[in-house]
Amino acid sequence: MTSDELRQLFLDFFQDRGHTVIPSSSLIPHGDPSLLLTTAGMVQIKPYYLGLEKAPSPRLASCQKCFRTTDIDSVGDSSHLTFFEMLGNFSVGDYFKKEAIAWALEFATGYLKLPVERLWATIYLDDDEAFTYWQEVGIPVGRILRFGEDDNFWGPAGDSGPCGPCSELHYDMGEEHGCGRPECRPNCECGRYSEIWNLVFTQYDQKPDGSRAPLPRPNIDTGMGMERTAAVVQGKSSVYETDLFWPIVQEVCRLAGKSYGSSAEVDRAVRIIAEHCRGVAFLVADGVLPSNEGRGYVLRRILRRASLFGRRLGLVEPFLGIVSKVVIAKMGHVYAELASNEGLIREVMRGEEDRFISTLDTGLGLVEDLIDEALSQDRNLLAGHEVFRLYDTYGFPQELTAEIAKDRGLSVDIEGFQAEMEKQRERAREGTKFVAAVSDAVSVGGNGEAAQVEFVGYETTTSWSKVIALRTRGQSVSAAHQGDEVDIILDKTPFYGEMGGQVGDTGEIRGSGGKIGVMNTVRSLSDTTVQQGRVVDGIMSVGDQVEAEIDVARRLDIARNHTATHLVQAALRAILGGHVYQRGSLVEPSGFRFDFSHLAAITEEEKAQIQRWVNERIRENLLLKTRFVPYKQAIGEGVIALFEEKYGETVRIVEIGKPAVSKELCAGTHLASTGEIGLLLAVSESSIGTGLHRIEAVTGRGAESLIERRFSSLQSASREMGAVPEELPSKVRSLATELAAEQRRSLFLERELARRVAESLLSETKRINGVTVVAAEVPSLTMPVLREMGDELRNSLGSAIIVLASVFGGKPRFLAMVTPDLVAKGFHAGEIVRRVAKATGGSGGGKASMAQAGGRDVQKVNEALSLVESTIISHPGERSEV
RNA sequence: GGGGCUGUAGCUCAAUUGGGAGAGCGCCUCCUUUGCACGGAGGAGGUCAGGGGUUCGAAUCCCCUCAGCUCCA
Repeated sequence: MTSDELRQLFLDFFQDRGHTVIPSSSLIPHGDPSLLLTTAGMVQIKPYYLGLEKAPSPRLASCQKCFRTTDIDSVGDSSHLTFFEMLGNFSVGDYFKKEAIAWALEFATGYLKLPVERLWATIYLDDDEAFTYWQEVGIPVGRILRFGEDDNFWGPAGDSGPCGPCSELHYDMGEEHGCGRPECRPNCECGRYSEIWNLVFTQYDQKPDGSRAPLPRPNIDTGMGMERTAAVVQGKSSVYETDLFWPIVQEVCRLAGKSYGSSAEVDRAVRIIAEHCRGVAFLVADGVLPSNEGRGYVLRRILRRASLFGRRLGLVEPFLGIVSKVVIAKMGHVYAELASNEGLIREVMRGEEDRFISTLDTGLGLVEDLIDEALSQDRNLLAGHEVFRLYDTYGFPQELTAEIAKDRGLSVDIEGFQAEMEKQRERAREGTKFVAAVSDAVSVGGNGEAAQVEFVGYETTTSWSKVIALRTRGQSVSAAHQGDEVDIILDKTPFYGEMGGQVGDTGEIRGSGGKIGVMNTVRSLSDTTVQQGRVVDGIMSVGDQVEAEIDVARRLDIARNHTATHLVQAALRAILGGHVYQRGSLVEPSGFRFDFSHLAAITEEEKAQIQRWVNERIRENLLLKTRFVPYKQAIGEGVIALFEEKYGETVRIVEIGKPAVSKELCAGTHLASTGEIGLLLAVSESSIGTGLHRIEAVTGRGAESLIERRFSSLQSASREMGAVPEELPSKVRSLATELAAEQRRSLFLERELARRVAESLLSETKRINGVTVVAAEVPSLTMPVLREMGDELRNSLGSAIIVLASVFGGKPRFLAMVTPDLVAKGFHAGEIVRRVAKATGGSGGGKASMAQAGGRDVQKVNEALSLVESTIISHPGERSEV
């Protein structure tokens, strides 16, 4: 049975038993900022369990893409993976243990044809119910084992919430695969038993104090690991030999010129590469790009790990892109996002591998330095902190450091390294605790009960509504008084809550007793629209009838920018290509920001083309049309779906023009026609990361005011320059050239002056104790010129002590120079100049041959210079001569 | 989110306790003549990432911001 057949068989099996099959959601969890990645099949079912959303059906089944980094270090053995597919059936308050267990066994034996005598079940300590059901369907008592919380109890996430016992189905691969110990049983680490299916019985609600109350309507959440099951069904001892991985493994072997099975070390490397390459392809396909934080960092880490093991196999050139072709060929028909992002996937791999190779190169040099240092100190051990520093700061892998060190007869303090890593983890954990607490505090209206709010803002800008909840300072209140900061929830509202990049509306809510100025509108976690503002007048109470009115002019500015955002996306796709996807946006009244994926830099010409394209569509005054259709139909029409939508949900499509130049899923508020935008001006284009670009633009009033500002500064600049605007560039250019020439000229003149002054100073030298001394105040000169002057005097005099003073910018400055022969006699320019400068309230210093200083009191310059003589007379230089 | 490192000429990088911004490659001009990085002479090119502070004086010390690299979460 192929993996494709297995996947389909599973979904069909549960569809036949009343389940609605839902497609896999993205690896980037939608609407759950606490999750880095989709780690389990139930992630997209969670809102149904929690009652936050209504499930399309109480029985669901899916094959879900999952990604976990918890087992990353185990990858390379026969079964641990970072990316995997999870087959699951779910009951949202519908059937429970009996059916879940019966179907699990029916599917395993009747459809997968697994011999029942190879199957084992594990249950939670006191779950006699599960015990009975397993027994009923034919698992002998001796093969039903009881385990504790660690193995057979799930959740809750955090210290409270839904949780319950679980029960696992294990497959016995046969004695020859195991450790051979007589006590070998499921959950033994040896690999003989493969856990293929986990059935979670969510039946309790855990309170923060640790007590558990039964849930009124328990849920079923099961997960069957696709890869492991395929291995069992196909009679393979590792997932890498199944049809899911074998072609990838083969390709890696071909590129490396190795054969699978030739050595344990080669096999492990090949497996790691195959696994990670597959994972990377899926992550990129779902829009993850390499970065140094968050999920982008997860991606980078496994990509580099794959690259590192490639190096071990002797692959020096980037190769992951080539391997990814096989991944896409194998999985692209099931996961269309792989095929449609093939180019991006390969570009990302290539770029990241190149970068990794260069960090390895710099790291290599650092390792060599480290080893040289250790050897010179007669050490034969590299300290943990040294190795850690290489890894932490320069990203150079510890394994490689150890390898290179070994070649030169050194070992590495692994324990010390691990200790440093642990310290680093500790620091990071310390840092995150605090944040979780804060984000809890700002969540609004998340008290469990999700208020139903009707949004009327598409059709109207005012509405008669009823106040259904009020909160001040995070507390629910029945009334709010003048001056209170308040969150207010209405039964229906024209206010658009911040979503999809579009900022929230502002406006007023007026009742008979009082008035609230709305400063912002947000959506709570449960998707309730919450107006945030302040009671500006009187009292507002729950139950009040009110008139809610948004700031219409502001809303229109926002709409202009939002509609323009859609046009920009269409323009980008038309001009740069279909691979361009929105990665984020911010739509405000004053303008908008649009982030998108594109690998090359945007040229000025392309930017101009985009702007022209959009403005043409604006002048065509295309009509906008919105309609609500089922998600599936929208996707069928080729609508751009930016965010993951729930299957079965009705979605809103915004179309521009007929035939449509743009078709997007979007909940935002838009214009009636593009002409209302007036004009779009792209303000900036920049790169904000690997393969990510940002366009910022203004429209309508924003564009108008930008033009006004630009015009007026152009005008005033022209007036200033005595030129018409068209001549301004050439005028500025010639002025700049002229200025540069003038600067050169004045520098030349300054030098010339300095040269003449220097000449005249040559006749003003004094002999003091046999030393030629120049001490003089010279005209105002910049420090570099003053130095040049000193140089000249020094060259002409051959042997001398020179002290120059110059008042520059209202302050005295001093320069002292001592020729090398006199330095040898112990004279020190720094000491001399410091003593001199001190007389004017300043200080200074420098080298023995040249020093400079600054002072404060201009009146005392002559007095200060007169100190030169006494300084030289009393100088220890005299003594050293004796 | 928490750390570490880096930011100097087009590129790769120097610059001793804070005291004169440099090298190599590349570029331009001239000379030489042209066999594997030809040679020689001269020249242009810098807001020392940005902003504040300390100081007589900051590429250098302190603080903040930005960008890049890197580790942890």
